[in-house]
This record gives sequence, structure tokens and C-alpha cells, in this order.
Amino acid sequence: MGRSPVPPSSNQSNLKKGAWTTEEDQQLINYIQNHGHGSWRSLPKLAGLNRCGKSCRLRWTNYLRPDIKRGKFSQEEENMILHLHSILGNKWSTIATRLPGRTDNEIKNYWNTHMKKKLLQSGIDPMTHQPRTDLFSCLPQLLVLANIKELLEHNQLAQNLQYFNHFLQPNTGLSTLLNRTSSIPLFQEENLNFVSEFPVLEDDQESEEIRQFPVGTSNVTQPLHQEVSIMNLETSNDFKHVGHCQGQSAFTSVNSSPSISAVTWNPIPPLIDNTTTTTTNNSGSLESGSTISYSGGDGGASSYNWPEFLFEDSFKLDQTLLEMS
DNA sequence: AAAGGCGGCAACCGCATCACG
DNA sequence: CCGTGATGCGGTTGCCGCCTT
Repeated sequence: MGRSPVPPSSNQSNLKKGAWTTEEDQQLINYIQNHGHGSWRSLPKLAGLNRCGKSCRLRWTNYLRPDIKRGKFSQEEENMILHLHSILGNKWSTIATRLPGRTDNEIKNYWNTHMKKKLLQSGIDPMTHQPRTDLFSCLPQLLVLANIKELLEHNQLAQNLQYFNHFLQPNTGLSTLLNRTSSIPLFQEENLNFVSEFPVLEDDQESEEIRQFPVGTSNVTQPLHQEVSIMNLETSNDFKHVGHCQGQSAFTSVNSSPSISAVTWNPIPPLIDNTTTTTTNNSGSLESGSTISYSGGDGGASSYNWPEFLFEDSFKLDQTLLEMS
């Protein structure tokens, strides 16, 4: 389907390109107001313009058309673009039909220069509208792992590092934690029982419960759009719940008493905004309904903090390792 | 004050699709 | 049904003005 592009004819090479002058604009406006645009190809000649028809059409539809709304995009327009893009993707012309006075080109530019950036800063992939899974988005997690390792070393548990390293092997604890940051399950179901390899007290019934907890399966991650109304992503508090683990800490401690069925895993470990408060229960795990966010607001510098429980549980990991040794 | 970097946006390019003879 | 011209669309480029050093 389609046709190969028309090779430029000799007279086309003399056609003017680049920015339009006010005189050219006025010529085009006058002609279209008096005659309509008719055939775009013949228009330039009839209007006395040394431009190709395509250039005239673009100038008219993107800039000179009288019904064009200029100026900053409103919050409602922004929300609409976000919503429509999550459904339609880069169908700028279709999106433009839902935003009176805005052109596809304008929306496309606004998306590429403003909204895309905001989403990336929020840890959201602008194409999929889901949490990012690339290396940079995992950087905070990697840094925490580095901190945990350092912690172990400083607590003179170097002898247990071999065990720690075991955790970093595929199909085991921390690598599986990292794996959770991806909405795509990396490991097969038969290899998921990392917790069963975690040493627990044999008489601990709750620990047994944890041992049976499957991790890394596709049903424990949820696509963003299933949980969050895209429409008010930026202004709504819903945005603050994107990607957090509801009901229980990401590190399930052997000493805590989790209700496994109540746990909902989301792709990205939680980050706590300084401006919000979190509550912890007696076991140090995060209460359901705590407010956790990537960043919302106006795309400004966001303050990421890792939740206290993550570090608290790393100490419990220490204790467990001590008990083992 | 000058130079370089960067972001925003208008315009261009190439391909896809539609329409018509 | 096929070929061709016209138009639409999305990705990309390059200019221009502002900001930083």
C-alpha cells in the first residue's frame, strides 16, 4: 500500500522553505478566506506563494487557522492528553479531535517537551504508562542493596556474606526482590520459592506461611492503569499509591505476622515523600493506606526516601543471619 | 559582555492511506 | 482491480531565544 515519494521536480527545488514571513501569512489567509483552500497543490500558485502545497497546508492547519487556541495548556487539557495517550498512544490527530483549538502538532510538541519529561521524572514510562523497568529506574533499589551489603560488613558479618551472595543468585531472595520491580516475570513459577530457602525457625507457624508465599509471578504485579485513574494522575492522591506494596512490607520479616492474602504487590518498591506521613505497626511493617509516592506535583525536584521498614528489616535479616551462624 | 548549552516549537520529510479515474 | 494523485500523519530537524557560566 502507499506510494513512493514524488521526486522533487526542478521547479520544486526553487520553492521557499523555512520560517514564514508575515507577508506570506497574510497572502495565505487572504486567499483561503476568499476562495477556500481547494486543492493544496494548486493553492500556492493561485495565491502567489513560492511554497509547496504541503507547506501551505501545514502553516494553515497548525498556525493560521482562526479557531486555533494558543497559550499554555490547562490542567484539564493536560489530563485529557494523558488519558487519551494511555488509550491511543501517539495518535496525535485523534487526540487533537478531542481538544478543540489544539493541533496535533502542538499536542505532540507539548507531549515531547513537557509531559514526557514529567512522567519520566515520576518513574513512569511515557509509552506504556507503567512504572519504568530500565536500569536507571532501578538505581535506587540497587543503591539500597549496596547499603545493605555495607551494613552487613560494618556489623562484622562478613562471614555471612557468602550467604548474602547466595541471595543475589537467580531465583533467590534479593534478586527476586529486584525482579519484582519488573512487571514482566523473569522467573518461571517452579523456581519462585525463594522464601522456602530462607532459613526460618521450624516451629514458627507464621514463618511457614511466609515460606509458602509465591513471589515473582505475574499475578502479583499490577499494571498501572488497573489501579490508578489516569485522568487525575498528577493531581489525585491516587498517584501516590502507584507502585507501592499494599498491606505489608516488601521485606516480610520472619517476626512479623503478615496476612499473606492481604498483600498486593506492585511493580515498584515504595518511596516515601517527605511531605507525607507513614505509619508503622508494631512489627515495623507499613500499614495499609499509607501514602507513598514517586513524585507528583509540578515536575520539580522530588524528595525520595526509602521507607524505614526496609532498613529495619535489614537489621532483622542481620539477626536471622546471626542465629544461623 | 560574550560564548556555549539547552529547551521549545515551527516546519520539514517520508511514508501510509484515501479517493478517483 | 489497479495505478496514480492528493492528503494526512507521525517522527525528526533546525532555528531561535533564554539561561548559565
